[in-house]
Amino acid sequence: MYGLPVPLENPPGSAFLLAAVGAHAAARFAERVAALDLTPPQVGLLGLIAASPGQSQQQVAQVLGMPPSRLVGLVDALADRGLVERRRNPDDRRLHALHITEAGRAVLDEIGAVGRAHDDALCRSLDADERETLRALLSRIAADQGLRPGVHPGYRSV
Amino acid sequence: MYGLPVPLENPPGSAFLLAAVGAHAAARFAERVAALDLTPPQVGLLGLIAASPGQSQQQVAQVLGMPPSRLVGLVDALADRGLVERRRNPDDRRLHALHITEAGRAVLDEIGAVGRAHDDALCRSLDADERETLRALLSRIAADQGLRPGVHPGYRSV
DNA sequence: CCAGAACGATTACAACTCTGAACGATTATC
DNA sequence: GATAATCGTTCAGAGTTGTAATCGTTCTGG
Repeated sequence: MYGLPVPLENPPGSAFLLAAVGAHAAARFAERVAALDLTPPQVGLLGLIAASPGQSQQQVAQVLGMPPSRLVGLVDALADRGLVERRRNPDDRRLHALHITEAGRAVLDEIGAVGRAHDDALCRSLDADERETLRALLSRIAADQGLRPGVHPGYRSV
Repeated sequence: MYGLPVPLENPPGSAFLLAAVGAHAAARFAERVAALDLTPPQVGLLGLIAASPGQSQQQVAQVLGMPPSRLVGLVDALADRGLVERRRNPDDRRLHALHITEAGRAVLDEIGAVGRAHDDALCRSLDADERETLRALLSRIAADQGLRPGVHPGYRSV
């Protein structure tokens, strides 16, 4: 989706600050995972498959809020690199159950380190208490706004 | 840029929460301004022209961090609706100085109301003190991360 | 048991946006 | 006065995303 270049007022409201800092955080994270030859959607998909393995692509697509046709390319990229595998469900051979591989789990560990470094770099101007305060406030907003915990709303539709 | 669908860990770090809530805020704001037949980039451009009129398109493009060729279409859309006008600089007739019109200022007022409503809706679960705390923390991060105050980093390049 | 509808995954196609180079017009430099 | 540089614009190419058609599989009703 689009970004908002400039604020409407001075000082900028919380919503504008949130969008700006959030976009910055996303961009920096994208830079970091690019060093692992991954895009943020691939990272998110890998994490979701690891968190709840065996789901069908349609289920995953609905959770992420993206059209199933788009998931195909993402899964292809991860499967070609051996990080994920599609297993046909013997009971219903239409479904492709998604599972993470050992290599995928190893990459996920690297991603975890990258994520922690990213988090530290972003919040380096805040002390531990302030970080916790920020997390609490953001979590409250997320819950109030109906964001499913842990799912990034960067994919519209649904 | 991309969004990150799912977090790497539980509980999600501040960076992930920021990206998620920020994307949500941007998406909701886009919905609101769509009712005015505007896109967020158009809104940002209109606000910037109002805040510092008379600038050339190249200057504006550099401030927003987007290629000048992209600005053309944005300015066209606003100029076609009479919200903005290009004035040739008599001293240097290569430059198109951008100015906001009366109609543009009226639309900007509507945008301001939309923005305040958006802000209130987003932060409705926070009281006044908490909103101020959130704004202070986000401002600190933005300053530390080198975000020019008031400019949304949603346009890479530069 | 069989024909047709329903469903999951994939592919194909079209619409859209963005980027980068090329182009006329104008101005600065030597 | 000729050449280079600048500004705005245009154009073509690449990349991305959503919709619709396709293929194999499974469910449903007679």
